[in-house]
Amino acid sequence: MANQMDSLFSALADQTRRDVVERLTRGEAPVKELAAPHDMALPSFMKHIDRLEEAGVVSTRKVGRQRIVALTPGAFGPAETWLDRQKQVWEGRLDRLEALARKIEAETNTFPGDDP
Amino acid sequence: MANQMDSLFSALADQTRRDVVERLTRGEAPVKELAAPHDMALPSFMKHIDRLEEAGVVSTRKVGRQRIVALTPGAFGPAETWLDRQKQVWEGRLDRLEALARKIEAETNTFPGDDP
DNA sequence: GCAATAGTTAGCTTAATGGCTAACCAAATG
DNA sequence: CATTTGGTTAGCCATTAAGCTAACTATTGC
Repeated sequence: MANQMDSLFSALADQTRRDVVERLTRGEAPVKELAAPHDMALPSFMKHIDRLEEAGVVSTRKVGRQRIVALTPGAFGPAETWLDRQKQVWEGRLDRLEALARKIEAETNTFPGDDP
Repeated sequence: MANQMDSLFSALADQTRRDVVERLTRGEAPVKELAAPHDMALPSFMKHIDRLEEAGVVSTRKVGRQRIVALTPGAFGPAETWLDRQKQVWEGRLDRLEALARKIEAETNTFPGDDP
């Protein structure tokens, strides 16, 4: 994956991984527990954890024979920022269009060339 | 791609496609113009447009021999909503933890069993 | 009407994804 | 100490993604 944002968005582009994230917002948990609701072999499931970790969404530490997985605070920041910026530019453009529309409206309600 | 959110997030998990989105926030454009900054064969580029369209991020219409591409208003809604909800639950949990911490703090500042 | 332009269709290649099994290792438990 | 438990490693498979070229179609402009 080229850049950070690619791996962040693509980490979230999978139901299994989003489920894991949702579970983790309610507190960290070992892999086995996270895997339980997903009908999937452990090695397959671990790949999802790996992808979340590589994307920085999650961090893990080993405690005894368990691997504890926890959400990384602020991990979604870049994604949210990007989405917000798009909305901002988009809405800025709509505002300008609206202003223009109002101006044209005003002008058509008078004779053309009323205010030279 | 299974569900809607999968294809939405994965549509954004690519620099080329995010570039297209950013360009489109400043107004619709024909495919050729969108493709110009990207060193890529047209058919390859068109696949990106197709993916954006399938994800509902973009809509297209044919005008003469051109295909005009425009951003779909509110297309990011589901993604933003999901991200917001995670933050909300996450922060709610932090709040409860903080409250708990304060309570413990208060209790350790008195004799245990002071208020039975 | 002929040439250039803007896509489109078809078919190919390479690499990444998402899943599996089998076999292994290390910590915990009876 | 033997067994179970929780991961881990290795290797395989099918599908999808992301790129390409070549050849075709439909509009537009001279």
